[in-house]
Amino acid sequence: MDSRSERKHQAILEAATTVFLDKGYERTSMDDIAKLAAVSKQTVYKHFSDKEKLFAEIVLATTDRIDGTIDLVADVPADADGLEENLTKLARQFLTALTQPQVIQLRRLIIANADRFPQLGAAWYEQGFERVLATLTATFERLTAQGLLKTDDPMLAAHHFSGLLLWIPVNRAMFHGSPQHSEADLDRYAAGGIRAFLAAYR
Amino acid sequence: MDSRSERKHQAILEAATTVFLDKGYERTSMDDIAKLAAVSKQTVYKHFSDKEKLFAEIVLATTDRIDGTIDLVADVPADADGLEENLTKLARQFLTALTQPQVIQLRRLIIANADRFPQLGAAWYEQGFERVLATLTATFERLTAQGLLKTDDPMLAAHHFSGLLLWIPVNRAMFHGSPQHSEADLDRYAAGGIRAFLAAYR
DNA sequence: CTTCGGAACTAGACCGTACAGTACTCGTTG
DNA sequence: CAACGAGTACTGTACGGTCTAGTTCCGAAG
Repeated sequence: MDSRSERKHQAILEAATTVFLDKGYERTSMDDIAKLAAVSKQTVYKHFSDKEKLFAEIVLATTDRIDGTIDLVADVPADADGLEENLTKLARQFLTALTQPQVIQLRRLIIANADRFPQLGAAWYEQGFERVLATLTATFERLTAQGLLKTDDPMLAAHHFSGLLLWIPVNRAMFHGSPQHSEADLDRYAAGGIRAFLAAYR
Repeated sequence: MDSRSERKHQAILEAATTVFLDKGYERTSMDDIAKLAAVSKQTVYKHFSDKEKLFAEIVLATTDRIDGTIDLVADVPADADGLEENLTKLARQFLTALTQPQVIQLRRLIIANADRFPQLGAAWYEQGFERVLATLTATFERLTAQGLLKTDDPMLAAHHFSGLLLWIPVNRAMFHGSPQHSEADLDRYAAGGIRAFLAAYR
């Protein structure tokens, strides 16, 4: 189905995503969205009953986009010699993915509205965050079974992996308006994080 | 000085802090603040030229409250036998301090407005976040000099310490409206984090 | 202690603007 | 032609900030 109605619907979703990410929930007006979608306000209301519904829709839609990160985290080769290298590469890609301005803005948007829309924050945490952690946990279980890692508690190891890598750069990004990290920074975070991780879990 | 004017000023600051933390910047009206402070709107504007100034003031005022956490992190006894115990205790207190609902709400408030008030986010990051990290770095340098730890890069170790402990619980709290952590959860996070930390840095 | 004057405060009306959501008319597209 | 959509005017409300008219506090002078 690619009817006119479908196309409008899509245009509205995209426009809404852009504007909400850019200006946040409160400062985004339905007129802004209609204008950017090149659609009349009436049409917006034909497709989405009100502003809250539209917001919920676009936030939940973004949980799909996490699949790339999931794949990333699932595909670590079991290669004894290259383990550190492979994990560092994973770490590097993980960092790149999670410090994308769009991703940071999305995090900000959801966190900012976590008290107003608690079910949204919770849903995003479960379907985004925890899915990645679960996949990472499975990966560590596998690597442990293959004797490459020693993780008594693979879920805890997955938490630690993420924390070692992400705490500093993600927080920096969250508290600053514009991006803060050079490629070299990310390289250093990845290498340092993996060194500590392997010291603890190999 | 405890003049009437001073008292009103203080009442306004307190009321503003409460309401901003509760409802966020946009959804807080100056009438709300005036009402809670039991003060007329005119008086609010006599003390603070506009809403933005008032907001900036209350956010910057909170950076002072971090001193407790700084002290916490500075005072780790140099005791070879009890090192793990001492660090776990520190970790536990660190976790408790940073998962306080008020602290989480403040984080949310600042992050939510980091794009609208970039200088506020940056200031809070530097004067809050980085000051704690610097103190922790100094502590690890000291413990390394005393042969209790082995941190080539004490600043990186401080980053890792925080990340191991805080990534999961703080994120959980940020994405959910109300508190999520039992005492037992915090105990587990502290013990697990310190075990990994010592494996990497002892 | 009383009185007086000015500064600070109160209560609420008021202005301008922004915005969610609706209504209506006219054009366009399938 | 029939449904959909554009454009736009409109309604009701909320809010930042100002204004006015009267009230309370407080220190100093008599």
